[in-house]
Amino acid sequence: MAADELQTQEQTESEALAHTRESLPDDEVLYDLAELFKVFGDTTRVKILYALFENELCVNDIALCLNSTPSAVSHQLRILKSSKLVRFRREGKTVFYALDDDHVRSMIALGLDHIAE
Amino acid sequence: MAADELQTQEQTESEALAHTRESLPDDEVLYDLAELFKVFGDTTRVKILYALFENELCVNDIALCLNSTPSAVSHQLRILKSSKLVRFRREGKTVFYALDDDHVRSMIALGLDHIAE
DNA sequence: ATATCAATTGAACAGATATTCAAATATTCA
DNA sequence: TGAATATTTGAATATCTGTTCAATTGATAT
Repeated sequence: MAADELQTQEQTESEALAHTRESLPDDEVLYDLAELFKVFGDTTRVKILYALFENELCVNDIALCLNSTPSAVSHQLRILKSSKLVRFRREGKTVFYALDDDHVRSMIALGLDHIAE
Repeated sequence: MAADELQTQEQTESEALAHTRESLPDDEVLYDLAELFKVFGDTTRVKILYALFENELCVNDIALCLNSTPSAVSHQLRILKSSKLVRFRREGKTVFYALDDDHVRSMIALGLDHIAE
């Protein structure tokens, strides 16, 4: 390969790269995005979200649904709360959790769509 | 609380629970779903996917985009390939990667939507 | 053939994370 | 106040996972 050809190819690559680099969101945004997906990326948490698809449920009932323990579920609910994926209301001794957002349903639907292919 | 009231409430809870349990997909599906989200749940992989939003890129250029190394990127590309999120074609010594699926774009768009609130 | 460049692979290490168990909080009721 | 029930919290542990570094494979050109 001649020297000028090499130079041409290098410049072309740089331009494509420069363009892509410009269109990338800030590191912070992509970090937050990965953090969000990480929340969905756990079997227990996905099961919790799915259990809340139609009805609100209390912690104990969620645990029964998943064959898990109230403690394990509560730990995961804390994470789901801090990501604003679920909300809760207290009724006496019982705390009911529900999906906070329709994004959750869309997200799960899209995911199921992909794995169904 | 009277004994009959207690019984009534327990029965009501059981029915709601039974209904929710019935509508839950198989454990295997929810496991696969979590696995898929797990793939999106890493900063490096999200950056790779975003870098491929508009153009296909070779491994080295992806690494340059992310300020990472070809090795680290290649490791993550292997995971993205096995989840059918990217496809590749070889051209001489170079391997170009591209998004395999519009689900990826929708998924990332939805995620960005949620964190933007 | 062999030198060179691009990408992949494997092993090892470091950091993150989900569950468990025990203890603590919160709320109601007697 | 004290007992009972629901949930939360903290610490410990065991597992998983991403990066690094070195070695290897694949492809081209001299």
